[in-house]
Amino acid sequence: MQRTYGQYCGVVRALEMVGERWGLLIVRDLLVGPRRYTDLRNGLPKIPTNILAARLKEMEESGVIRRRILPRPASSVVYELTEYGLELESVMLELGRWGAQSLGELKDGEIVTLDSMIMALRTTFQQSSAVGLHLRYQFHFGPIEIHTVIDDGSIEVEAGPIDDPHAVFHIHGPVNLVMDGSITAEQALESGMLTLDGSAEDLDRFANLFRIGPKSLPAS
Amino acid sequence: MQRTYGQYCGVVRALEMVGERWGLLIVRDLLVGPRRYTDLRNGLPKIPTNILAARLKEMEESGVIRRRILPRPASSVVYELTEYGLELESVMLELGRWGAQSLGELKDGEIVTLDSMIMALRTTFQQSSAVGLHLRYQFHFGPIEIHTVIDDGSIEVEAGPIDDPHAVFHIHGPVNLVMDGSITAEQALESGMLTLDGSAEDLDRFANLFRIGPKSLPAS
DNA sequence: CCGGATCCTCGGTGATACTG
DNA sequence: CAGTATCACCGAGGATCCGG
Repeated sequence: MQRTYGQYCGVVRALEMVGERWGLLIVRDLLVGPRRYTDLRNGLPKIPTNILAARLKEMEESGVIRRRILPRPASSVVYELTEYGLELESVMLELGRWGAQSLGELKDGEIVTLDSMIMALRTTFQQSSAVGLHLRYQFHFGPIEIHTVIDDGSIEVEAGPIDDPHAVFHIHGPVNLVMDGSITAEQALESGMLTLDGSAEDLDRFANLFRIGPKSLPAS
Repeated sequence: MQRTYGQYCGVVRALEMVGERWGLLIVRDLLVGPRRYTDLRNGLPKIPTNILAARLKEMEESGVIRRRILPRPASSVVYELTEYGLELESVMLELGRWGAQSLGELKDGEIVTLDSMIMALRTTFQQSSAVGLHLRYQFHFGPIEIHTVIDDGSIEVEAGPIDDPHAVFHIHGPVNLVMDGSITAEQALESGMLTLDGSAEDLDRFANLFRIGPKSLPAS
């Protein structure tokens, strides 16, 4: 590795390992699960392929991720986080929560990907609101299908449908406005940005289970 | 801002605000306290001055930091974190702890700065080992002088000396080897990388109060 | 001395094409 | 599918300069 910061410091080492451009976004997607090269490309549509290859190589060398060849007959290549790389999860969740407060409006050309959506739900999950709850929810957002299993303070969020969900949410707009308190869940429902196959109780639960902030907002 | 990642995602927003090269290191130093332009330059010797100016401007626009002119007669310019920027502290502490596990040997040309040292002590502080303790420690590392006030689970680390410390540590080598468990505090003392003006009890306390890991290590 | 702005070079990034 | 190769370009690196 070249391009160093020239300091003997934990933060510097971390940035040298995962702080290069696109690095943490690759980690974000791998936190959802092992991914093939092409999966990563699809989840990060704007990443140049040579950059993706370079980052994967660098992060493999520094022990953050691992390149693994699946047993036959699949024989395909997957990338996954090492145990060390997995320890970045709490950092990513906090960073995502911090940044989510500045999401604002959907800017031109911006997309929402499956993996980022999964991480967003994990990020904003409020453990304290989930004690004693045992729920299976399903979400639809365009072509994206996600389900979550809430089990007394713990949560699992993954791609795909789930059997016999307690409620199904269809997202048509910036539902993060509900999570950061800009609008109420009822307003989201009225405005049509959210439709629901479930009870009013589920709507309230959703608004309490997934939250951004309340934090101080940037000046701009 | 241009150069975007093209995704509507909290992590992406965070990286767009503080993820550019040198960004988080500026935040690291500002977490220690307000700093003048020249202070930041001295704390980040390898940063090009135009990059520092550019990052400061970008982070000011996104509401992470604030440019303030001190009241007369000082009238000097200082940069400081906004309330929003301050919320990055927990992210930085975790990131530093994660990266510190890969510190390894001091590489050629690498330096240790005052601010990074202060953040390192904050990063590695083990709250649980400090309950019931009320201590004032002082550290010397070359020209760097730091003191810390431990007060029943909480810690303050700052530059400069302190009156009537319970112990004074003189660091001459990679004392992080003690914190990550590679060697014992006694071995550090014997090898001369650490000298102590205090009791053996203080040595043990030091080893317990400031810890890296134990975590899984990178493959390399 | 402080707080930058300016200029120039170089290498990493971005975009695209190509290959085993 | 999993990358490598090529090339234009712009941001990082490094030095100098400048106004207060």
